[in-house]
Amino acid sequence: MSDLKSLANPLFLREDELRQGIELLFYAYRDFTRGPDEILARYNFGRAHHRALHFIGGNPGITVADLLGILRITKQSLSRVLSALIEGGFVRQQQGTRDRRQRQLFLTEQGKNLERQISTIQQAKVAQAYREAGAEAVAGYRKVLAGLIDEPDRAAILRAIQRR
Amino acid sequence: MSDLKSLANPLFLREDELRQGIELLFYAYRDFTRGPDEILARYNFGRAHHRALHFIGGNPGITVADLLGILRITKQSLSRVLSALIEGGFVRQQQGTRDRRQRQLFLTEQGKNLERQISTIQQAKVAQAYREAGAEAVAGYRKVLAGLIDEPDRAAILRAIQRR
DNA sequence: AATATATGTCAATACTGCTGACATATTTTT
DNA sequence: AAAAATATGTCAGCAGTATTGACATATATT
Repeated sequence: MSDLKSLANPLFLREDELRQGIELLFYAYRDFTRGPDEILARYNFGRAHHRALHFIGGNPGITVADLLGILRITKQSLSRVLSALIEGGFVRQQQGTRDRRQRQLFLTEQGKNLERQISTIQQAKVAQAYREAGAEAVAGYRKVLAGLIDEPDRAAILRAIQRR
Repeated sequence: MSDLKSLANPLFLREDELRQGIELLFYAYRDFTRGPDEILARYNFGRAHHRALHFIGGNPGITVADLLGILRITKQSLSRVLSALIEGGFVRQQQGTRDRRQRQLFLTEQGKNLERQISTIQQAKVAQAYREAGAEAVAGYRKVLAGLIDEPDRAAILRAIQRR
């Protein structure tokens, strides 16, 4: 029966298969964010704080506007998160050198510590999954996920990600 | 330089590569949920409603407890969402036949319509990504995502997903 | 000098999630 | 039959994340 279905559409585009692909993404995301959530709760932080920490950590000196573009939330939503991180001493701002209207964002030492603590957990999880799946599967994983990113910024994101 | 790094760790376990894997998941999830969000907003529903619709649609007659297990939220959180869906005529409950304490959940015709409307968008997105990436990449995508699902229910989820 | 841009902030609102407590119906165990 | 466990529902209260719209300030560009 599975054979029949596969023959009917060898490109994995049957509704069942697509549903599987959707659900796998849901489950993986659900569990992937669990570890960090627990650590963040100690500081009364949530996922939004984590995302800010992550992207500031990965892009020291990023401007508020660029961070908003990555997170795709409103200025007001980020504002609260950023204020909390700054007040807690995890992030610091610095007036832009080229454009003094900008506020460039950096992690403090404390911020780096927290970010590292969280990312270590996630990296361990990904490393484990990568190891089990093998290099070829990893390439496929990246290819499909990249395809799920909306144009027009897919190209920019891939460039940014691979620049490192 | 990339050559050097790759040689140093042929298993793609360098921190940079792990970060890429993490960020791809973030971006893909971010964009993947955008389409549905727009439709749901028309009904004053959010992602939680969508998830309930999705899993009730895929598992007609599912019990509240089983749905809670999938979504990993509390009874009270689901309660609000479920009440709204029932009140809006998208979901109906039915006393369990084997165990009459249970409330089995089903989509109404209206619920099926909404669910189909949303899932069509997501399936189109996944189908597009699958097509671009190719069958081999799809296998890798699934393998890695499956590896990101926490034990002990990874096996159960894979079984449930592939049973269809 | 006028306009545009980058950022910040205020108020109001809504969705999603949590904990803890308590209630009811039903099933299982003793 | 009585006691215990289970499945579900509900109440009150709280917190995190996100929204829109309006307005303010500093700086840069035209």
